[in-house]
Amino acid sequence: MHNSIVGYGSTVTDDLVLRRQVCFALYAASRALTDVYRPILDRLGLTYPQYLVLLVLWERPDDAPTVSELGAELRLDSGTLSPLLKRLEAAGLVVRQRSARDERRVEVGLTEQGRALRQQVDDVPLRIARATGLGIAELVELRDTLTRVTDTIHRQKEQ
Amino acid sequence: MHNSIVGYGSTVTDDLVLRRQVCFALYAASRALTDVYRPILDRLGLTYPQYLVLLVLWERPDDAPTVSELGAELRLDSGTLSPLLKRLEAAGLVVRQRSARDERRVEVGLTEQGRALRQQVDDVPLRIARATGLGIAELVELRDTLTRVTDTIHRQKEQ
DNA sequence: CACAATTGAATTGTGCACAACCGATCCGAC
DNA sequence: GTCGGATCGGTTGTGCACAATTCAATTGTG
Repeated sequence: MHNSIVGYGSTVTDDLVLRRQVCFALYAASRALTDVYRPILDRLGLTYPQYLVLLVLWERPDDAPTVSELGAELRLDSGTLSPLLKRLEAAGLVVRQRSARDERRVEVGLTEQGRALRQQVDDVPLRIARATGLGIAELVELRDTLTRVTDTIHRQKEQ
Repeated sequence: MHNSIVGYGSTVTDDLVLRRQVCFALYAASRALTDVYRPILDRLGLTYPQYLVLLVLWERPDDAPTVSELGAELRLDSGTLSPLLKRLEAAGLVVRQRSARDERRVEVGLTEQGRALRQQVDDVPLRIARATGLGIAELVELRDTLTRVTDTIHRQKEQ
């Protein structure tokens, strides 16, 4: 039973083999892709999570989402985002300011420099996609499957 | 062009949308799955990467691989593994000892307690697989696609 | 044998990632 | 208006993850 993952007709020994676990494949692939990003983003002075935050901000240039709205999009909490946003602010790419209506909220907006950076990452998605060695159809299917998994897990957690 | 990922027939604006990037899907799914593991492994006093190290050791109970061999399997370097292995040793699950033939090498072996822990994780893969909401065929396909991506990336890096 | 180059692990420093906790602000019921 | 609970962001502490460096042990070469 070479393809067993969860014990259907295989021994327990088989199931615990590292290479057969989806979870390890996911964990390793995620770090491998980050490795592809690293040299590209290094030249921009960005880390991968910082790049993701900028992606959200570039999506809605006039919005200035709050920290928790960013967290909802990226599924990251304030313990991760607060210091990350401070570094982006120190780099001159974003501004953080308390909301006038609700002093608890902190709105995160792009600076001119942050807006301008967008031009320099236009070709990044294509370069990353090439590095995976997958075709368009496979990439789309992979993305949709992964998104489904993530959504399933988070839906279960809310209940 | 709703499914565009890398610019085939879509505008640049589309390509940079967060939800359309495979990389974010991968990153989010990996963290979501780690969230599923957390409560399960917490009761065993393990973190997810520690669990992965044990998986490798359980695969070859009489082998006592070196730190670098562990790193090759898991694609982690000594900067990550050294402190992690120290914690596993402090927990009484593994032993580290310098190789007799080559004093530079450190061999990592299981203790009785580490061996015994294996019985308590037998059902973990099944529980994780269920949490994904995917069927067996989908899981196998997902795993194989991800493994292919990881291997492609690492092959490119060696050249 | 000598010694330069390589290898293996550990250490240091930076940046996530998350749990747990804190303080300030807001909101609703009274 | 006020008080209790909820919300929001920040801080602290722990544990990866990786680059860069260090140092000891080993290997290759003359």
